[in-house]
Amino acid sequence: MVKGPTVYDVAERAGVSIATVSFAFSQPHRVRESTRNSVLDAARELGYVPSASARGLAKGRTGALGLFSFDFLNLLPEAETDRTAIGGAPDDFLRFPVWVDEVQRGVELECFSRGYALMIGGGNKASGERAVTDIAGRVDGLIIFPRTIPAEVTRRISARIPVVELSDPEGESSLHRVTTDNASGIRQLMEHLIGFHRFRKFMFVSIPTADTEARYNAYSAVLAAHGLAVQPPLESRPGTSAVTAELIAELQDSGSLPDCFVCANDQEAVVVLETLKAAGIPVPDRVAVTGFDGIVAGRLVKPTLTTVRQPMELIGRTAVDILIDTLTDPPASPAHRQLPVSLAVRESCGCRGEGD
Amino acid sequence: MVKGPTVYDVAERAGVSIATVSFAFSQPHRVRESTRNSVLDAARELGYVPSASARGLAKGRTGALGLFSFDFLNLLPEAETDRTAIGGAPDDFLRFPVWVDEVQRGVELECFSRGYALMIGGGNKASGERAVTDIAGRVDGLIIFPRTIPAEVTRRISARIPVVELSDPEGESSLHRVTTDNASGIRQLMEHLIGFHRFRKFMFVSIPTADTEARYNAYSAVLAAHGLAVQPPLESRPGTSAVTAELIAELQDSGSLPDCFVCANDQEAVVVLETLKAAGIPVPDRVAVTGFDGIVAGRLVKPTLTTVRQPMELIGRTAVDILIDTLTDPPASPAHRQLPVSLAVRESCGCRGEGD
DNA sequence: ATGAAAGCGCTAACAT
DNA sequence: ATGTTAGCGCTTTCAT
Repeated sequence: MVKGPTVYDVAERAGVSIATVSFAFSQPHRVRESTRNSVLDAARELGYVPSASARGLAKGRTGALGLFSFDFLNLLPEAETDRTAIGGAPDDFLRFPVWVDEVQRGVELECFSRGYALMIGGGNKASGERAVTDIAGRVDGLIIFPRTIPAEVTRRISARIPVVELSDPEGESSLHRVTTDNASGIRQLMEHLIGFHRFRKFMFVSIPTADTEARYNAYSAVLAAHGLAVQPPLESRPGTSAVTAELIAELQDSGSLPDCFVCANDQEAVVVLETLKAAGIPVPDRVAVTGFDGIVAGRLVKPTLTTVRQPMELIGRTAVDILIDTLTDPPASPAHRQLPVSLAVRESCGCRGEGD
Repeated sequence: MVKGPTVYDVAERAGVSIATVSFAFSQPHRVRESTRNSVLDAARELGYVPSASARGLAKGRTGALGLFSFDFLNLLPEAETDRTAIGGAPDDFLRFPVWVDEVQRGVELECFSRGYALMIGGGNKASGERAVTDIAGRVDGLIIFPRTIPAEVTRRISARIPVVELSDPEGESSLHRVTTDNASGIRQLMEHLIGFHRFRKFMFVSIPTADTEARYNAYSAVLAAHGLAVQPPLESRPGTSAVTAELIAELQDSGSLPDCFVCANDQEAVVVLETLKAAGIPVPDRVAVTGFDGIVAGRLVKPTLTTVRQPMELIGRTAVDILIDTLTDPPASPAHRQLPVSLAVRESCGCRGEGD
């Protein structure tokens, strides 16, 4: 591609200085109308496209925000391998949007409507650090998913531009954060399961990570308050439905299936659902299953998944809002906004689950 | 946020020149290991994050590709208004990813794995031109959806950077293009409907745009080849299910319902499906319905939607591939890659539609 | 209202 | 192997 025209070319053609060209675009009212028109005409005739690099260098701001999205599903070789594991439908549930995608959509929409461009970066364990640094150098503010980047890297970046972490309340962090009220969601869910369905024996399903800690703690607290026993969580591995299958088979053999599996998130729940189906254990008749998040796949499985819905689009929009606020006038301390969640009663708990 | 450290700071701290700092990062082998380490250390200690603007300005390339995505659903006020129109489920089908989202995912994945950052821009009719020009100034190559941007703007941009248009085969264009074999898809579909189901009376459903022209033409050709009558298409309006409902009511009243509605795309088909359900006309028993595209929502409706699946992720990946190829060595003439489609026989045509 | 000129932070010759 | 230096294209005082 031929080198594009610059301010100099436009200025020459319009018979003005480069400063005037710049003004004609950025502060139209400061140049006489006739001058402005000749500049605009020249620009049009030449096919002038301003260089964002030059502009960014000169202004010290790029006008773009960044979202760094670890590609959980597609770039990690492990996940790739196990893609066909769920329900034998290689092409199916794993292709539906998950939490990350729905949050991303919120980020996009808010960026566009606020006049910012969005730079998306992705990486895996290997490319992670350089990839996130790269994108950090391109934007005025950055949004990151929790626990995807070493804290040290995050700290370095946040010394230069504002960073919002999408995280659970637990994490002590000096970054801006948007969180959701996990504890309240679990409480609503458990009250429904205990109070309405009269379930007594529960089992929590989760990989043991910080992500699910708040949920597990709230779950334990509710059980304790009701004088119910808290079993140790069933430690599945993400994406590896084989492990889950084995664990569930053991439970069945020992006659110790619970009344209800409370899964730490919807993806776990879908795996559990499919595993139970494969084992010939009817859901919700023999055992109920619940999730957490509210991803699309939860409406596709049969029975449909009772879950706690997070306002994913809003999470994304809120993160952008924090960034723009911060850019406008830097707050003294890191912003933290907590968003509400809501119970979605569907079929997998034993309800009819019509309306959503 | 405090101004971040620059090459000068790093150079000073490491006791070298800025050129050495630059080399230490870009051509590590060209500097002595001890020197390189002291530079890297200094950078780490200072929390150095290279400025992409400066780098882009100096190199003439940004290392990012762009995707300009008109936000069909969420930024156009018309659509917003009618969001609740489908099946009375305000929150439902329209929130699922559509064609655009799935293509975007392919673009993202390919960019990341090829080491490019992705700049996403969005706009509506009003902000469109300036928004797309803005993003064009930020990237080394741009991908656009068909008919979202005035040809003149596209031309101007493509004089500066390579542009790939995701489009139908019909469009005569000087841009790079990736298309799908619409005609073949329709042919496979029609052969199934005519040959297997023995349908005779068809009605094509589509808004009359260039998008659907190739599909309609192929549809007509197949009917003609079978000696079947071609009715004028039922001209629904996108998102306005009320119009569709009215048209279908008329058909029913006059006793002229077809054997099968062949919809130009899945979104239309979902509307038709819901409309027929509301009118108490059983699908597929009284009348069959088919779509085109293969979006997620097609698997959610009841009956599930028989359709022609486009390789959406691959479309996105291919566009990126073209751009990177072009950047590497500019081709003499615009690239054009046509991708195959495949028939997805599900329930709405009268099949059992188990496997996908 | 417009022009002149000094950077913004980095890369890439070209010198040494 | 490392340093010097001239831009890259634009914004922004400061003059005029």
